[in-house]
Amino acid sequence: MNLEQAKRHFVETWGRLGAEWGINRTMAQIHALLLTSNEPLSTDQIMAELTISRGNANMNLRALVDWGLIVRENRPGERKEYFRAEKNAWEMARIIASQRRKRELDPLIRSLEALLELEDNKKADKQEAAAFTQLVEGIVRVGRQGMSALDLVLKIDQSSFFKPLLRLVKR
Amino acid sequence: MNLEQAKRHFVETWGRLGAEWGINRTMAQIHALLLTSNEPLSTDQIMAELTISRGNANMNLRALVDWGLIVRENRPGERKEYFRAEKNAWEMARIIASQRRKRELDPLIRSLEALLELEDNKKADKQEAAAFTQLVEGIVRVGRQGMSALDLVLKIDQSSFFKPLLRLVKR
DNA sequence: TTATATTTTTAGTACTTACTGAAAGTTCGA
DNA sequence: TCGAACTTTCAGTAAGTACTAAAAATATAA
Repeated sequence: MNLEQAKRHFVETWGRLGAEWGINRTMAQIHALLLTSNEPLSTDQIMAELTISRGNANMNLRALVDWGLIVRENRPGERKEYFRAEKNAWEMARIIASQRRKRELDPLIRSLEALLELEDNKKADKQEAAAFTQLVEGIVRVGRQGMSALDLVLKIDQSSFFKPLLRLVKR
Repeated sequence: MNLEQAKRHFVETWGRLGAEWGINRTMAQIHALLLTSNEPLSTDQIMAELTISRGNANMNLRALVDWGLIVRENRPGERKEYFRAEKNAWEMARIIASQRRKRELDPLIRSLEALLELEDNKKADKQEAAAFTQLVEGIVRVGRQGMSALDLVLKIDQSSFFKPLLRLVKR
């Protein structure tokens, strides 16, 4: 496999991954394309490379900027906007994790917590209500700890203090 | 909010979450319904509760059994099959995490690793190829460590040895 | 066995989401 | 301040996914 093929393959793989995890395919592909490119690319170059429309490119580029995964870049004397991707894998992971958490996990947990405030007045319900509360509490707890763990992992690579911990986990 | 409302709300929330993370809505809703139910439910009860068709119910119930999130149950003298959900939140998380990892993360990483075997013969490509390799290696490394970390987290609640670690991360 | 209760499969349809093409809007140099 | 270069928005459409209804298959009690 040569470099060009490998890059194409990467774009495809990354796109598929995105789709599987609820990020749209094109957004992931644009991201992959920018990841594999040495220089920043313009909207037109991206459109050509992935054969997508201007509108589509624009939408997804904006979303990526929004997420903080890519940045706009301007060249002196040119109006066209170029885009460049953050290429450090850990930084990427951190961004993606924290964005998804902010957008999806936090609201979920808040929503579940609201459920815990049910009035279990009726005596008949008592036992059933207890079971339900226990279920929801369990899920909230797992959610919280999962998030904490995520934070930990994302710190490990940076921090030499946490690094030794990794040994404990390596299979 | 009374218990019934809370349960309905839970089913809806869980469904939404599923959709956001690439699991189909109905499957998540059926799961939620079984989670909130004290007794096992039959296909017909599930159909009625969620107003979905038999085919849909059947398909998604099978998928849930396949994942190991629910189990079939038979009552003596009855042909109807009943379903019961695993209700321990940690166990659920463990199952979901390991299934998704097996189905999606593992193949991804294998696919990316294949990319690392590119023939960087052309001298012109040398530097570019190195950059690309570095990118992919980084991603693979993050993927691996992420998975290890997941394993760790899922052990924490069970193991009193790991428990103190969590304090280090709490916001 | 056979009749019947139940589950499974599937072809077609409905729903949802993503994408296009074109029009409208914006920015900036001349 | 005008017009070219470029970006953004959006209504309509296409593609993808999930769902239904009904037929086929299977299992069990009699």
